[in-house]
Amino acid sequence: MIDYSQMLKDNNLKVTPQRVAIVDELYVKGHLNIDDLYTLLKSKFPSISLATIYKNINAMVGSLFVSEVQIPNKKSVYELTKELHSHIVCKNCYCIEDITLDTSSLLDEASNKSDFTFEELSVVFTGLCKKCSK
Amino acid sequence: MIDYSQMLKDNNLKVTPQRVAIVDELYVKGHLNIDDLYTLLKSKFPSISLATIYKNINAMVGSLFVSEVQIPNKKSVYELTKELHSHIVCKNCYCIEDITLDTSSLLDEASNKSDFTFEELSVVFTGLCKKCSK
DNA sequence: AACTTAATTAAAAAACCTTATCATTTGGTA
DNA sequence: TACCAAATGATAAGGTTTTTTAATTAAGTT
Repeated sequence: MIDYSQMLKDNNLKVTPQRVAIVDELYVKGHLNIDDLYTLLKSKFPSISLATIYKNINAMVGSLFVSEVQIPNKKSVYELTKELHSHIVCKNCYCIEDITLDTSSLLDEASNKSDFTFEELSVVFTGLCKKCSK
Repeated sequence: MIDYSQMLKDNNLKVTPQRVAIVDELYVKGHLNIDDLYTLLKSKFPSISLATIYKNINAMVGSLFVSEVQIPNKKSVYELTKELHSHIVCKNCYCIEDITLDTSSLLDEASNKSDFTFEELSVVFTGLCKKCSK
């Protein structure tokens, strides 16, 4: 069980119920965009403002314990920062799964075929999740 | 030399100078966003409207002979549709290079580690091009 | 060359997303 | 408990990006 309060304190963010709820949703649901978070938090805090979501997500991304994940054709989703990994997106239900892959040979091949100096690699698979492929 | 007129006709798009110019620029420059195209075409057609760019790019993407390439943190760029390939984006000058990689082992690994049925794979490298890394 | 339909242009409007403002409330600390 | 700084909420404002509209022009066909 993660101590959300401590995570916030460590990053000089005051512990508010709204922030705890954001982190909690990210932990439970994995990948959420701004609107997802707004909808989810509204059930707990009917008067929450969209600006609160934006401000807090920006603060959390700034503090590096939340990461933005860019998905083709979709709004960015956010996740609690963890080790480097790739993502798989379901074409049908838009759920997102993490996957850790060995990309070293891909990097090698790219290095050999190109003059670029590489810094980052984004790998996003698109397909159908187990549920949606039935 | 590609016959742009035929390419347009094949897709039931009337051959207009503006459309030929769009395809020509995409062929010559490789990757262009809406604003790039607007700026380039303005020198040939000073009175061209931005709406013309939008409508034509949408029509061409719809006809599948132009593809949208999504770049993290940037506006989409467009390219003439060609065989599957990956992209390398320069962090500094934002130029984009195509690179064809063998992604079969990555796909195999992903298939083994996940329940998803895979359809597409987007691989985007970020780094510095030869010029910018000097 | 005339006809018909589609494309272009210019302008406005719509859609969208994100940030700013500010009064109010709350969290952390003394 | 009282204080201060920060966070929240409601709303406005901002800025893009994209689409719509309608009149004009042009492409392709007969």
